[in-house]
Amino acid sequence: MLSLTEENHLKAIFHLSSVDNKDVSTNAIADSLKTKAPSVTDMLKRLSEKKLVNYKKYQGSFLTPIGRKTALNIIRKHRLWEVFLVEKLGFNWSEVHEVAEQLEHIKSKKLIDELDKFLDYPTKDPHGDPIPNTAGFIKYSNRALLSDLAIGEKGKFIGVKDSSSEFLKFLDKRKIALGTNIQILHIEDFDNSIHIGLDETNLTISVKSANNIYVSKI
Amino acid sequence: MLSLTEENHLKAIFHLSSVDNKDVSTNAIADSLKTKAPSVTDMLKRLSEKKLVNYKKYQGSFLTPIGRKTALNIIRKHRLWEVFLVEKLGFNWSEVHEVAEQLEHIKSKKLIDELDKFLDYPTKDPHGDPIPNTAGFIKYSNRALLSDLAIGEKGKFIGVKDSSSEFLKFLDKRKIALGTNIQILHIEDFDNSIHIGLDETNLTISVKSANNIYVSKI
DNA sequence: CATATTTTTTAGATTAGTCTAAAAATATTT
DNA sequence: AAATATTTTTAGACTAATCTAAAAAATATG
Repeated sequence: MLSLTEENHLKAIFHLSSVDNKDVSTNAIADSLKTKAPSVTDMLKRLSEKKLVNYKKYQGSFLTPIGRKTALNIIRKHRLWEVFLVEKLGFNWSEVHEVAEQLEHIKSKKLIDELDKFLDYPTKDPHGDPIPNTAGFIKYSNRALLSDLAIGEKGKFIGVKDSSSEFLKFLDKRKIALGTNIQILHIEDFDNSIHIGLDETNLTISVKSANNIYVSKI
Repeated sequence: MLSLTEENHLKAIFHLSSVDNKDVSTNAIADSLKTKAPSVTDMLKRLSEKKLVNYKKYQGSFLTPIGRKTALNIIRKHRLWEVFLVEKLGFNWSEVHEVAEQLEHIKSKKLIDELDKFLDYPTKDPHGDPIPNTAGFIKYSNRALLSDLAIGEKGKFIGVKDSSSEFLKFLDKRKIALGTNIQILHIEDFDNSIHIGLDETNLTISVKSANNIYVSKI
């Protein structure tokens, strides 16, 4: 039985290593969990002891297969709860993260199986992220960053990279929701800001924003 | 912000004092939380410091008005989650307690308000216990123990006193569910066991069982 | 490549929660 | 009401999780 802190460390390592598939540094984990490096070192030793993490002093760490499966199970719970909050309780997609961070640690296999069924086996969370299955298998769909499309290309908005509530509210304000079609109309020479065409309107967004928007090319 | 342990102590004091409305002894709390008396003493000092409990050395303790309201809020969450588990996820009433014990500690006012709405503002949990409102007001309905009915009297089964899963499964097996009408047919001289008439069948139960069944007289 | 900088670990302290054993207070019994 | 039993608290130790400060290792730089 893992503690809340142990679970959070596994999740952090998973997310950090999924970016570039390399060993995760102690400081990166500390930053991501808003804790300090010595606390992380202690935890890495514990998790290594439990065979959930491969840890070599000064060399960074990565998840063992069991650690990875455990992390994916927590992520599965997190994302299913997010679907519940949006679909059933009427939360906005920018409000669900904090609550799901708590709910993901509830321990009951039956609860999560039944929740999955109740939600009709969703495959994506409200931010477009894939929901791992019980076996810890996760299927990433083909996707590109909006910033990688060429002028004239079209994509369907299918997810966000940075799901901070600030960015989600930014999208809400501009009526950019999952499923919206986006076309690159023009890229400004001066600051690389991007003119995009939506289903009904046109507008301009920054490179940074375009870098956080996943689309499937059409 | 209260810790899980603090919340559990408040709940225990509430439940123990609601039996006879007297000060709760340190050992009673320890037993109910399956911990030891010294741990409870420590916690009583902490909760007293926080003005949630009135504690006098060697004299037992009781909740302050704020402590009571806090306890009732936790109980509200517990019972709403139980309704969710039974009504929406298809749990049996004998399976919900352990999971609700975890869910009751999730901190989000919006979550519980929306859950309440989603469940259509239930007033009773799956065991017939009343659900406190947001203000911490709890309404007990008129009820009698089945064991207090006289021969010939009838009651509608509206709740259980002991909601241990063993007792709930015992009732399931005998098809005694909330709403079932029960009539006292006969009381055995020998061991006081009670013949009862249900909607469709008759059967015999012990005094101990009858002592755990709440009815509203018809 | 020796030195400086950064990263990571160790050492040691702190808090919350827990326990056992012993002391103190209260309650019971003869 | 004195002796006995029970209950409760205190004392002191332990674990998990956290931190700061200092030491050690790895990396970058001139």
